[in-house]
Amino acid sequence: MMHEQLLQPTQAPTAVKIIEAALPLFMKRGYTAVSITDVIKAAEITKPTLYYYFSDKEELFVQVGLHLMLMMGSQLQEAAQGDSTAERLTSLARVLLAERNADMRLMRHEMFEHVGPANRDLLVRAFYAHLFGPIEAVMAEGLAQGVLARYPAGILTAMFLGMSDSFHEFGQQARLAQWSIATVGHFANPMLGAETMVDLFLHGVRGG
Amino acid sequence: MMHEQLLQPTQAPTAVKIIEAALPLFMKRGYTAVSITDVIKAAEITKPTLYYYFSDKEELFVQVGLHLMLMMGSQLQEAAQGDSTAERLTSLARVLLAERNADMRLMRHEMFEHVGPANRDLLVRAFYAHLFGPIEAVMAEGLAQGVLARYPAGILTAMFLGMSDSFHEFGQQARLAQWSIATVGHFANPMLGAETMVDLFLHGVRGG
DNA sequence: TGAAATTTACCGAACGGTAAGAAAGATTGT
DNA sequence: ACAATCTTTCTTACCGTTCGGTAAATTTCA
Repeated sequence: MMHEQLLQPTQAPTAVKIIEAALPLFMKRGYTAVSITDVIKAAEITKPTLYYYFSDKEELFVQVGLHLMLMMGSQLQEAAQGDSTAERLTSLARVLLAERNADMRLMRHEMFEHVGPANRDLLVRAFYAHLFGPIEAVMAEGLAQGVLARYPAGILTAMFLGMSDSFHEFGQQARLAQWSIATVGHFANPMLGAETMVDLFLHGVRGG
Repeated sequence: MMHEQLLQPTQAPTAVKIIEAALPLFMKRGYTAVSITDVIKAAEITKPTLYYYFSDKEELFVQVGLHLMLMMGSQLQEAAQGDSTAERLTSLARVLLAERNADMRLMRHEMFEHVGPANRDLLVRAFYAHLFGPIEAVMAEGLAQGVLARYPAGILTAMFLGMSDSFHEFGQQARLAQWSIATVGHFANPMLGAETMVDLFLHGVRGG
């Protein structure tokens, strides 16, 4: 599509290689902890080659962020095609909880902390366009159909994203079972999957 | 109390000054982005003074982390004294959403990313002892009373912590209102307060 | 032969960390 | 009471390393 072509101009293969090598590094360790040297080693290039394609570290990070959001955005768009609202939410949750998409929270923090105003604005727009937007659209339709209720779509979306962050974080910590007083043996990964998350999101946890 | 004395040995005033100066820096910017020079400037001391009290940057960070957890832990213990489970949860949420306690998520990440195994273990123990534990105890009692249901206390606690992280993150972003398609004008800070969080936690968001 | 892509070799600045000793207050001998 | 001593606390000046970034030359390919 012409419009997407404009948003994501054709990138040189080497530039893509660099971005894809830098992505997991930035996602795992954050902006400052990843050095340019780390990136060029991972991408198997030399430093001036990196600076041939990116003006400085910040621009590299911005491009990595945009790349990530476009990737996740297309996955979310696809996941939003389900039949019922519940199905769509479960598919969305599966995308958000996928290994490759984890740690978005850290990326969001680094974007606000280490990126200048102009580029930050670019990233914020991309975040709402590709990540927040599709989810919010599902929420809005759920509200219109009466399947969801009580809060505006934006709040529901923020909630949903936050839940996926925590599900991922605690789901990966086997340590938790070790220290949790009441859940030893029950706290396995499967219980923190997409279905549980949507169930919790829809029905809450009150008894009676 | 004698026991607490053991857990938190008397610290030299200068050491406390350094820790309290470093705390907001680490919480806002993370481990790597904060330099020793930043800390000594904030604490108004010189570098060798810092290294007189802390063997290296990692030990400083660990002490800062323990300090934070003890602070939040005592606040959480107090908040857990409410009459009903709902009241207790609201008080806990208020503590977690308080300005001073925000960004725990980033601290948790940095603990796992930049701290060696031994110290990491220390921090993980402190996390479960002072933060996770008190909340989980409230959840366990809620389950016993039938006010909560359907999931073990550990999962409920992870959920609750994750919700507070996202409420804080999105609550602080006025930008969100700007880009949210359906909630312009509705997405003010008050709506992302402790009461809303507990309501959402207990009752979910399904319609009908 | 000329533009695009990539390299070797290097730069100043900032990083975490330290050696050596000056202040400062408490402790001691007389 | 008073100076000498000792221990705790804190400073000036510096170290080797790594950081982000670049000048200039070379390879690659059309």
